[in-house]
Amino acid sequence: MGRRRQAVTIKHVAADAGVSLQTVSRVINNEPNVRPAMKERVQSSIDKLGYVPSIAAQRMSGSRSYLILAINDRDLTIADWRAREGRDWVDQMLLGGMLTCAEHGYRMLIELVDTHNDHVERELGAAIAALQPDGVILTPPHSGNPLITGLLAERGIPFARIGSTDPGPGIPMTMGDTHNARIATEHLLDLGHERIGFIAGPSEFSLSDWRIAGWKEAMFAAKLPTKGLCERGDFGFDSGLEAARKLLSLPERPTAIIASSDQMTFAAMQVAREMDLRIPEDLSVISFDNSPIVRFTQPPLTAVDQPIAATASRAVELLIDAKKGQLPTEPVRVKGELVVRGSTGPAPA
Amino acid sequence: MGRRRQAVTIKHVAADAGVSLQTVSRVINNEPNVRPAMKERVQSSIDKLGYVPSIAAQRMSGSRSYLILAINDRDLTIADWRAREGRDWVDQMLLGGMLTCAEHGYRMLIELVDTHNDHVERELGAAIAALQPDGVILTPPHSGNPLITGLLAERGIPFARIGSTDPGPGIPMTMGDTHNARIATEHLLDLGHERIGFIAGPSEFSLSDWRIAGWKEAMFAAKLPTKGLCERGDFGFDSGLEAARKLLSLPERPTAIIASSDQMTFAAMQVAREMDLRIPEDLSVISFDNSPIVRFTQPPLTAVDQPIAATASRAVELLIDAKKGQLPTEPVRVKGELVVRGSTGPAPA
DNA sequence: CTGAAAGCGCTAACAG
DNA sequence: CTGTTAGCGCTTTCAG
Repeated sequence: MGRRRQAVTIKHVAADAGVSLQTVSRVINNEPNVRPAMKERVQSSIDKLGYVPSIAAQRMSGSRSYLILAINDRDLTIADWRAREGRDWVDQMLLGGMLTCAEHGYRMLIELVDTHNDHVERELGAAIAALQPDGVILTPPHSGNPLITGLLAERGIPFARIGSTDPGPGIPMTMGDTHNARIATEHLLDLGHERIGFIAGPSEFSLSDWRIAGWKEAMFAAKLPTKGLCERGDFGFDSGLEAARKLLSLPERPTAIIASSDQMTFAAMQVAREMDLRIPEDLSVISFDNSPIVRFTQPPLTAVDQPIAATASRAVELLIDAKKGQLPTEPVRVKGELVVRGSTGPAPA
Repeated sequence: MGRRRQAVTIKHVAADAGVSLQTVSRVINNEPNVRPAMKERVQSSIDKLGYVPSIAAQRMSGSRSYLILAINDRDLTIADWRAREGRDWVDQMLLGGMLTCAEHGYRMLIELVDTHNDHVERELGAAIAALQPDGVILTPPHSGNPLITGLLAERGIPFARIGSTDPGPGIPMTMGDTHNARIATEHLLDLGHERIGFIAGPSEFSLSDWRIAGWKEAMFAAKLPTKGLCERGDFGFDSGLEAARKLLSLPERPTAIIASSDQMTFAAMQVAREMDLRIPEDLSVISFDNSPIVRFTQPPLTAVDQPIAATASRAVELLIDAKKGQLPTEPVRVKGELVVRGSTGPAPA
């Protein structure tokens, strides 16, 4: 089988159609200045021969690579994969990103990068040099890493920053955290709850505060107090236990709690059990993720669905458009929605 | 920002080190016939300039593309992603495949292909022409599709067939289904069970019968009967209900059931509940997957862990080695193991 | 509107 | 052991 070469190249098509390479190239890239008849003739040769351009060659001659890189945190991602606890962040990114890439003839490649490493720049730089992607999607915590955004900006590679609205290069995107927290709160309000506790994430994450803002907005609009009803955790189970204990020990106990992660929600449920509070009769809880496992708890959790797939899809579209020179500078918001299940109910009388 | 070009190329390195391009190329590819001193000099230029070869250019000049394609069934994969029921097959493939690729300077790219489509060949052919991968990993049901294996063989692209041991081109690989079924059965045997039912998958899947064989082997070795104790399902929940009802209505009711999928195991548990059988006191069950959700049932399921990550990792290694001309023709077996949780217990007295 | 020439970054083949 | 030469398949100039 020897050295593998392209089975059918642009030359074959050109010969078959009796035109120059250039004309074929123009047809492939859907460029103007080709007479319809000519275009059709070339296209039929392409179809007949089953020609598909080599992206390596396209990239070589200074054109696009048709590759979008989705960068995730190495340690977090591998930990999730190994833990097998059903977190499907990567799958959702693939679902949204890959399918949208495919629609445009692009491919999506996942790349794991270690943020906490001194070599971030080297690692990312190497990936970029090797792959020459046409666009990069950054997820937290990379989205806010100036080493990364700086490198990308410097090399002129369009990129999206999911979960970051800071000014600077790259397309800022959010999954509508403020909005999501608001609708979660409003759902509880509609059920008659008046004391609604909030377990937030750590302040290092911008989205933690965005969510608090959404909760406060809704409470404020309903003229309800929020003071003392917000505790912070670190997204993990133990921090959730502590926060929930504080909230549920308040003299005027909340009748509902919104927690900023599945783990913290599970923790709140455990504290409720310890205190003999039934869910949802005595306490309603809402989780701020919607990973697969929330359906398998007792009761299944009402949860904010983070629109990961939709966001990835949108990011890909924006990145592909970016070659035409237009990047939005206003943050792009893809809103999530509330999935109501059994963990929320009417406020106790 | 203009047309993006490689920041630092082999030319820069060659100039910096004062050698020819070829010598740099030899160093990059770790080829022989370079004096250590020379090699070191070149390497230090590479490090100094932060040079990373462009895989597009490498591929262009007839060398490797450093790309491995993992082909999954489009419909099944998208359905899993959308369902968000925690199936993490793709993640496990990435965990095993991507990390192993990374170790060797390769990347893994997921490609979804529709088996049931007339255009399989066109679809796959296009992906291959565009990407020129150095190797392809096929998963069921593609592994046994002669259109696909034929195309790959014809183009001389090394590939692994996971879940297929048929003769023919490509590296046949299994996840040790026979072995896995045997150890699951033996676990029950050790717990004193003598009537062990088996809910198999459809016969269209080779692995269904491999698993039956493992169960029978263990039963036979223990001189226990299997007649009438095996029912078939289609891996889905409803088929599991039917199979479980038959088994649990037997005059001599089995005290344990092994089912070939999570869904069929859930079905068996539901039938048990309907019949007021406690798990594991009255009935032990073992699932034949180990997807994340099996830990969240009541009780958590004892399950066979399919070594997806390990298999993908092995496949990548074999594929990378394949360029050296050596492909195993004997099926490569990567065995799974049993994860014991709460759904299995001593046989009832 | 179409074609010809030049070159992208790298490696294979062949010389020295 | 090292260097030179010729492309790989495609797109970008720049001429017609």
